[in-house]
Amino acid sequence: MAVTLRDVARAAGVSPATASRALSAPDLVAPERRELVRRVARELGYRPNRAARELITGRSGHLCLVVPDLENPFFSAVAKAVQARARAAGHAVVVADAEEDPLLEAELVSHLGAQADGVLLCSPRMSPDDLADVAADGGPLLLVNREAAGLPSVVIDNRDGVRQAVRHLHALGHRRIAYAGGPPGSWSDARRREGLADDPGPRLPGLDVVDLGAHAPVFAGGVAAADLALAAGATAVLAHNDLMALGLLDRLRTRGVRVPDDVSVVGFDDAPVATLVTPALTTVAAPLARLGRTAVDLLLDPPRGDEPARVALPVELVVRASTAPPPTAPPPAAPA
Amino acid sequence: MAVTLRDVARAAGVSPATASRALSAPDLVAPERRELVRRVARELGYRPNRAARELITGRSGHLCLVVPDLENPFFSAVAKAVQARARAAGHAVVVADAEEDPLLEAELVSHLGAQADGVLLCSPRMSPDDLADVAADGGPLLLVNREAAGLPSVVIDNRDGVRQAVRHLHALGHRRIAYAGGPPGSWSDARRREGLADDPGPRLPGLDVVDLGAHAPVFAGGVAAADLALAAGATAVLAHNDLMALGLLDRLRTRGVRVPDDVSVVGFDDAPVATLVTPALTTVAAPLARLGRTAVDLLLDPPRGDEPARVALPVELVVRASTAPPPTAPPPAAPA
DNA sequence: TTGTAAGCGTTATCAC
DNA sequence: GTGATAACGCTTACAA
Repeated sequence: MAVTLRDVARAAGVSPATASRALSAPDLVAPERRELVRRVARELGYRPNRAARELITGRSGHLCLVVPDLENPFFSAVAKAVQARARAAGHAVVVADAEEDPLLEAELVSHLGAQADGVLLCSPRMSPDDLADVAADGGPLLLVNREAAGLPSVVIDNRDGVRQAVRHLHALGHRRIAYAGGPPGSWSDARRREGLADDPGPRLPGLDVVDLGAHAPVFAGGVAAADLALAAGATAVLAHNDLMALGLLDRLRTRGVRVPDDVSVVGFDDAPVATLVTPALTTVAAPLARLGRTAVDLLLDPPRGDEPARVALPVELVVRASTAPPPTAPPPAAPA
Repeated sequence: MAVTLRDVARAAGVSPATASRALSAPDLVAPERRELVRRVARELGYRPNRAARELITGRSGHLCLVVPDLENPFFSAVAKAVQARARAAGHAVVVADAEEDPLLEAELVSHLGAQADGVLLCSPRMSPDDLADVAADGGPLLLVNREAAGLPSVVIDNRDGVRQAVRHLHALGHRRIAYAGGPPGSWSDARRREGLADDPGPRLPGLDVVDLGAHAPVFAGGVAAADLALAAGATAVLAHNDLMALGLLDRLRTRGVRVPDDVSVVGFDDAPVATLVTPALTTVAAPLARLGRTAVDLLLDPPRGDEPARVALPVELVVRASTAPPPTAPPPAAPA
């Protein structure tokens, strides 16, 4: 049997109450006794029983993180940061993978979240109503890279990211730019489309933005978008995320189109894969680690106030090898 | 306040004991009462308090997974599978990232593991002694892709994987093959080196294996190894993992060496990145999802017997575009 | 088959 | 500053 607080108290010759205080509220106990208890606890290898503590305090020491896909580098980066920050704050992290299924997300939040000190929810696609529902019946909940009325959130500045990318491409001389969108219903994709519409005016003369529609936010989605981009005669393509950008890169190469000589490609997120390919991806770098850390901080001590906190983190375009000025001639027709 | 079992019992007009049984041991209660209790529980939105249950049963419903780096696609794949299988078995998963630090790993295991129903430990580098220590003071523990005396484990057949890769390269005609090793002290790297030594005999005539030494198991490690491989005059390089193989690919290209025309490259793991690059990586596919699932199964119900279970999962070489017959001429000297 | 009652290990309350 | 004691919500002997 594990060593309990009573054992420690007995061995130290104090009451369980004092032993408890010596460990959890050191100020309330006389210095010498406090040290005695702590030493005895250490010698006996005492480990507080979390369940017992939770039962009385109502706090579990657990945070719950729900993501659509743990294997997506965007979310593993967030998960890593969340985990690190939570540990620093004395919390363990229960991670749940919702398998890109909004229904499962909702279930996970209500099940797992019920007995956690808070929930971090990465839910790009759950409907606002469902979001409100799951938020209603539980404890603290914070949205990551998603906003919704009445709920606290930490997001990246999706809109500005697209703006930066477009400005960059325009400055290089591109005039016909395609956007390869993410999955339908994606909140961040909607924000990015807003950024697309932001700057068509006199500041970026002659700009022509082509919408390639919605795609799965993975490699295959980018592959599909590549053909559409070529058909549309774009000299540059902005992808919803880096995974899609890699798909674009691959398909363009297959079709004999050189990147960046013939067509430029820009990703989004700066996931770790962005520098693993050739040409290295020009991409909108999202501060994923900071996103995770901020989310934990805000969840654990929410700022007082009527309105739930809404934080937007700045993003920054990182120019690498996948963008260059467009060819003077239109991109070569595909060989087949 | 949350609705408790007493509330349900009261509302259903039964004793708390009956209510408890109706939900946790349905067979012990009369059908009509059982259904009544369950209906009432549902209507009231009853959620059992995990802490209270854990306090008395000693089971938390939590598994703990410790990995060196959540961002490494090898481990995110394992984590995803573990999480899915654990959920199917009614368990939540506490994930801990040890930041590639064996000391932190040990601490995480003893802290987090103390109050979990079991621990899954991915610890390529912890010393056998430390492993024995952390295993000693806790509950069930199972090693993932690592073996140690007296501890249950699930591994992939590292040795055979290397054998398959070498045989493939030899069959293509390569005679001088370099191995870019993983970090010093890595258990799986040691197994792979054994595979390297396995087949130098008459079955693979003329084979010459060059050891490029130990490297960080990441992109940068592969970059470093590439130069060594060229200096050694190898026509093929086998990397400790896919991340390193990507580094090799990148550096070889930079130095004007074509893959696979001049030099062939083989990865290990078949992490999701392997197909994201050009040329697509020939690699030893490790069944990562199966690794995770098997680990959970074995942890939750260990086979009875004196010896702890040791399972080795088969691997399979996946030939893609990064390997080809060697050039008849030696690889071109690097341009600078 | 059902109810009563005793805990599980900890913290909170309240005297002292 | 310290010690009894109750209480957290649940499961499980044991009794009926």
